[in-house]
Amino acid sequence: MQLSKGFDYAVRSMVHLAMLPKGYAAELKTIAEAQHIPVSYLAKVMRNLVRGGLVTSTLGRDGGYSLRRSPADITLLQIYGIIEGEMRLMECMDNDKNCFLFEGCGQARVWRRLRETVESIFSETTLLDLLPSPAKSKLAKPMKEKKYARAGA
Amino acid sequence: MQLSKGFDYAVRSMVHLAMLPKGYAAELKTIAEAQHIPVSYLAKVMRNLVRGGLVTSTLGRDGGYSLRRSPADITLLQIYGIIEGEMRLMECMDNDKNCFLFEGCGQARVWRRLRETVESIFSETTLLDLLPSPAKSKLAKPMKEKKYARAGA
DNA sequence: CAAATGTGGAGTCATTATCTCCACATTTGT
DNA sequence: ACAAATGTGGAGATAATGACTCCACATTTG
Repeated sequence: MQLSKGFDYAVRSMVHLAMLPKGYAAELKTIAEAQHIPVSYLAKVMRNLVRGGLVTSTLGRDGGYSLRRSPADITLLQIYGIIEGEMRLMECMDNDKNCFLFEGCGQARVWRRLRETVESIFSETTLLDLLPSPAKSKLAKPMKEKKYARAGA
Repeated sequence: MQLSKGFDYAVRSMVHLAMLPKGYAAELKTIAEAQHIPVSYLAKVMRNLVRGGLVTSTLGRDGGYSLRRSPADITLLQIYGIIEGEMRLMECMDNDKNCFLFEGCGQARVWRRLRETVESIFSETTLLDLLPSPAKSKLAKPMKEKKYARAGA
């Protein structure tokens, strides 16, 4: 019962991006340093987020990552789905894999309820909810990052 | 985000014990076979449950395991605690391990809420809630197991 | 064309979950 | 007393997967 680092990294990076001023992008290296994430591993995570449609990447000089949608429109569940796939709390709960008890299993109910509850929390939580409280955070001010070459012009 | 087999095995074994008639015990081998659990691994799991105080073991001929308390008084959270220890959804949430963000972390709130929610479900769910629905289950009838040598006499 | 970025994916390393084994302690029936 | 049947303890092997690295390559911009 533990969330993976990959998911943690993804969430923190998305929050990082959410704090950029409109039209700015953050480089891989910058995110990795700011968030204390191994850069080569983060590269892989970011690729997935790009593929998953949550993040845009820009190549070449002054490239980097930025959110594709507004922070209020990105939920933890979406991030989770991209990084981990379908949530499966118990091996036996796979759709294609039936446990030997079939109908008589009294536990399935509970695992299902648990999954639904977790998914519900994840789907209710957006990046906006995850921004650090401005008063306390060192990261409260929008970060200075490179602006899009195009977007800014 | 996945529950371990050890926990699954523990729960299933406890449910197995919960279905025994009063005063009966189930042997390691019997539980392992009925629940499709590797016997040598289950041995370790059961030891923990005994140590944890949820299960009694009887040695020697006609020995075995039985619940120490009524099924209605045993919760998933107790089992979880014995098998897994404190619930920790995120590495950074360890009490002694502070993340570099300290106060400014907007995520901690959510992970905390998530943990509390899960723990709440676990603490509300007792073995009684996990018994298979009698109509559907092959295991509905109390299982035939060896009776205590003492209790029966 | 060169420099700066991200991309792809194979492959390594580390950690942990899962499982095995065996000598031993305890109890009971004979 | 002793043999058989049980659980106990802990070391340790194995398997699975999570975490991470590397490098050649594609794309963009000055």
